[in-house]
Amino acid sequence: MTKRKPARTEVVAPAVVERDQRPPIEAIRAAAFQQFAERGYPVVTVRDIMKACGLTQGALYNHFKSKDELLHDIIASTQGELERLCQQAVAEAGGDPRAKLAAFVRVYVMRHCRLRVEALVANREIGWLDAGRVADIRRSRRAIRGIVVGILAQGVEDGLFDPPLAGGRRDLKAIAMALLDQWTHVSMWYGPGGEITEEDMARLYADMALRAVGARP
Amino acid sequence: MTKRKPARTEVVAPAVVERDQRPPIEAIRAAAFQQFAERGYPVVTVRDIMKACGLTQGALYNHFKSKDELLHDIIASTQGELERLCQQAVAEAGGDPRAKLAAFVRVYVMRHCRLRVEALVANREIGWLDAGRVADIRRSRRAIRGIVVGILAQGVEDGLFDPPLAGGRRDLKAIAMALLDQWTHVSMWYGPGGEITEEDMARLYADMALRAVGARP
DNA sequence: CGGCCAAATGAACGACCGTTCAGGGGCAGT
DNA sequence: ACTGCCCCTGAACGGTCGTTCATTTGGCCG
Repeated sequence: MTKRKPARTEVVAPAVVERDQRPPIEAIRAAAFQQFAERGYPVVTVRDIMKACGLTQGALYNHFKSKDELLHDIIASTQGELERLCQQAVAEAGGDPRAKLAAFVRVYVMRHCRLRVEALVANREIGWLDAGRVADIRRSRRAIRGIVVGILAQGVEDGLFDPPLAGGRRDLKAIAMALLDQWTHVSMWYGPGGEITEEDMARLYADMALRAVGARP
Repeated sequence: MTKRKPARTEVVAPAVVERDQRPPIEAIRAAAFQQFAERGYPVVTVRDIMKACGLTQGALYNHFKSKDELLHDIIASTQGELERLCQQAVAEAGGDPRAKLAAFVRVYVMRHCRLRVEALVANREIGWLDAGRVADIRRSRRAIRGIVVGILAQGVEDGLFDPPLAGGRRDLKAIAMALLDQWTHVSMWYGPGGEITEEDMARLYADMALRAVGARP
C-alpha cells in the first residue's frame, strides 16, 4: 500500500467540475476554506483546490504568490473581522463589566457557531504558516485575550467579579485563556442541525462565564 | 521556491544521531511523540522519526505495519490510560458529586499539564487516522464525556448542582463539552516554566467548574 | 566455531508534491 | 483588423513521500 492522502476522515470527492460563478479569487478562497476545514492544510493540494472551483493548478499563481500566502490570506481576513467584532461589542455594551463580558461572549460564541468552517481553519491551521506570517495572527489573538483580561480586571476593581485564585494570586490571564478555550472550541463540535440554537449557545456560555468569574447578580 | 516541509513554526534539526538506549520499539514511539507534537503528523516523515532515534527508514517496518499504525498505537495508549485514570479518580472520590467533579478535574487537568506532548498529539492528530482506527479513540472520548455527564446528572438529581439552561432545557451534554474543551486545551498553552504550578491549575479549573455548574457550597 | 534468525540497512519504486513557464484564447481600445 | 493585456492551460522540473526488499549485520545457542 503506497497510497498517500487518506486525508482526514476519508472525505473523497471534490466533485465540482463546472466553473464557479464568482470572480476567481473569491472562488479560490471559498474552495480553499472548505478543503482546509475538511481535510487539513498539508494534505490538501493546490490541484485539489483549483479542481474544486473548476480551474487548473497553474491558475492559482495568477492570484496568490503561493499556497502559504493563500492560507495566510484567508486566516488573516477572518481573524481581523473577529477582532473588530469583539472590540465593537465591548464598546457598545456600556460601562458595566458584566454587560461587557456578556456582550463579548455572545458575539464570540455566535460567530464561532455560525462560521464554523472559518473558525476551524483559523484555529487549527495556523501552525502551517511560516514564522513571518504567523506573527500578526498571534498579535490579533493576544489583542482579543487582552480585551477579556481588561474586562475581568475592571470587574474585580469595581467589586463586581470575584474570580477564583490560582496559587494565592489572581491570575486573570489564565482565567481568560480557560474561557477563550471553551468559547473557541464550540466550532469543533456545534452542529446547526441540533435542537439547540446559536442563541441558546451564546446564553449558555455567557451564563457559565459570569458564574465562573464570580459575577454579583 | 520549491521546497517542502517548512513545517510548523520552523523547527529544523532532529539532531540526535546516536542510537537510543531503550528497546527500539520504545525509542521509536518516543521519537514519534516528540516529532508529531512539534511539527504535526503529515509533515513528519518516516525518515525523520527514524533518524531521531539513530535508525534508518526501513527499520520502522520491523516494528509497525505503517506510519498510520504507529500514530494509532501512541494515541490509543495515552487515551486508554487517561480513560482509566478518570474512572479511578471518580470511583475513589466517594458519593458526593461535588467531590467527584473536583477529583475528575484534578486528574484530568494535571495530566494535561504534565503530559503536554502526549495530550497535544492525542488531541490534534486524531484526524489523520483512517476511519477504522479513529473509531475506538472516539469511543474512549465519548466514554470520558459520559463520566462527566453522569456526575452532572447526579448532582442535579441530588439538588447539589444548578447548571444554567440552554434554550429552556438543561443540556448537560453541551455543558460537559464546554468544560472538557477548557480542561483539554490547557495542554496547548500551559508551560511548566511559569509561576503557576500544575497543582494551582487543577484547583483553578476545579473552582471554575464547580461555579459554572452552580454547585452549592 | 558454525549455523541461525531477528533486526537493520540503503537502494529502489511508483506516486505525487508546489511551483514555473511557454503557449494560446478572448476581449478592450484604437 | 490589429495590438496589448489579462487570464488560463497543461506539460515539465526537481524534489520528497511511504513502503518494499534483497542483502548484510550481530548476538546467541549448540
